[in-house]
Amino acid sequence: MKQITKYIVKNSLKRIFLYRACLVRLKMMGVEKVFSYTLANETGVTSDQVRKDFSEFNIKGNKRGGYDINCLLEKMETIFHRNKDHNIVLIGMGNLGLALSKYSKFVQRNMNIVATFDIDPFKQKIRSDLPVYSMSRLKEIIDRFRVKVAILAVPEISAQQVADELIRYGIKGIVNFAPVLLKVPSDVIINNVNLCDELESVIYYVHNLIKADGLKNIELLYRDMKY
Amino acid sequence: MKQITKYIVKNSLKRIFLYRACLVRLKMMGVEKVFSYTLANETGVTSDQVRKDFSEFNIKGNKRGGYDINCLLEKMETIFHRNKDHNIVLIGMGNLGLALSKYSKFVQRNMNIVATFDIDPFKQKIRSDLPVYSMSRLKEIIDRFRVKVAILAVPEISAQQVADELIRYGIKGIVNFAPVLLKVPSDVIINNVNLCDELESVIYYVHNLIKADGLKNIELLYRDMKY
DNA sequence: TATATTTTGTGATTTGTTTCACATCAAATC
DNA sequence: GATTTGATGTGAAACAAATCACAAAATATA
Repeated sequence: MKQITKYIVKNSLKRIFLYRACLVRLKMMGVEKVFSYTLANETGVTSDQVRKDFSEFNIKGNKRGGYDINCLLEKMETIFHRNKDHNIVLIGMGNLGLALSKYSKFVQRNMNIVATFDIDPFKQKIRSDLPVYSMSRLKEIIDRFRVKVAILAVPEISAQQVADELIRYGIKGIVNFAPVLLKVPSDVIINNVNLCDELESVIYYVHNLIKADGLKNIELLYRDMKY
Repeated sequence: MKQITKYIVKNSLKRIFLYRACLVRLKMMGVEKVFSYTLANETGVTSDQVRKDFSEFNIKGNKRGGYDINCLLEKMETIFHRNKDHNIVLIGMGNLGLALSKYSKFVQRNMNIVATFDIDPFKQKIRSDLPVYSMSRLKEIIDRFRVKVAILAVPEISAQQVADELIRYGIKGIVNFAPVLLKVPSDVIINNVNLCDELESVIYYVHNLIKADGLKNIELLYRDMKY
C-alpha cells in the first residue's frame, strides 16, 4: 500500500510555526478558543490563509465555534512529532557552534543536541554538560542516539567534506550555517541559514525603502519578509 | 518626479546572493566569463531562472558571449550598495549576540558592527576591540555612525521594547533573532531568523521523507528548501 | 561576406499560491 | 422549534512565479 504524503512547502510550514507560537501564548493567557481571524490578526496574515493552511494539514475546527486551542496544539504536536524527542548532533564548535550548543530553546522544543564535534583538540571536552568530541567518534554517536539531523557550523572550506561524512553515517537532514551550497543525494534535506545574506537583504530593502515613497509600495516590498 | 523602484521578492534576492557567491568563487579560480547555464548548474536552478532574475535586476549580458564575471560582480556591487560601508548595531550580548559580534563574514562584506549593547553591566566592556555599551548610549551611537540597521539578539521578553527604542532612534531595518513577531511601523523592515523553526522544519521534512518513497516526490518536497 | 551556431532576453504559457465567495453547518436568539 | 447569525471549509477566481519557446544578436565558420 502506497502512503500518500502531503507535501508542505516552506512558507506554509513557517506560517504554521507562527500560528503555533501564537497559540502557545494565547493558551498561557488563559484563552481556550480562537477564530481564524484572531490568529490572522496576531500573525499578520489573512483569515483565509489561516484556514487554507489548516486545511492543508487537515486541521478541522467547529463551524461557528472556531478552534479549540488545546485540540489545535495537540494536533500540531502530532504533525510535528513533538511527542517524541529528537536527537541532534552539532558539528563545529566555533563562535556560532558554541552559541547554538547553548541555545536553550532547542531543548524546550524537544530537540536535544546529544553531542558536539570539533577537529580542534583544544575544544574537545568530554567531561562536560554537553561533550565536545573529536570527529572520530561521529559514527559511534550517530548510531548510538539514532541521530538523523545535524547542525553544521564548520568553516565553509570543510563544510562539504563534513556533510559527506554525516550523510555516510546516515544523517538525513542538515541545518547548514556555512555559506556554501552542499551537494547531497536527493534524499537528504538541507536547510541553509546564511547570516550574511539575512543581514544584507535587510540592508538592501532599507536602502530601497528610503528611496520609495508610497505606503502601498512598501507593503508590496515587505510581503515576503514577514515570516 | 516619482521614482519607480523595482520591488524584488525575497526568493529572487536569495538567488542573486547565490549567484554572486558562485561568481566570486569562479573569479578566484580565474574564470572570466559565465553563461546562464554555468551559474544554473552551480546553483541548482534553471538557466531561464538565472536570466529572468538578472533581467529583473536589469543585468545585461552579451548575446552568445555570456556574462563577464567582473562586470556582473560590479553591477551587483552597485545594486547592493557594496561600495559603501554599512554600520550596524547589535543589541544583546548573550550567547548568540556574542557569536554574531565575532562573525567575521559580516566585515568581509562591508557590514560593520560598530557597537554592541547589553543591559547587563558585567557584559559592558568599553575598552575592547568591539565595545559593549549600556543601552543608555544607544541613541548617541546610532546618531554618530548614522546606523540604519540593527541586529536584535535579546531575549524574546524584551525584544518588542528594544525594537521600539531602536525605531524611535531611527533604525529602519532589523534582523530579529528573538522568536516573536515584532509590531513595527510599515516603513521598518523586519527579517526574522528563527533558529528553532529552521531546525524543526528539517526534522519535519526528514520524517516525511522517511515515510515517502518516490524520488519525484522528494524533489517536490525539497523544492522550497533549496535556498 | 554569407551562413551556421550559440546564447541572451523576454513575451507567452504553465504552474503554483493566495484571495474570494459562498455553501454548510453550529450555535444563539426569538 | 424556526430563524438568524457567524464561523468554517473549500472550489473558483485572481494573482504571482517559474518555465517554455523563440526572436534577436553576437560570434564562429566557411
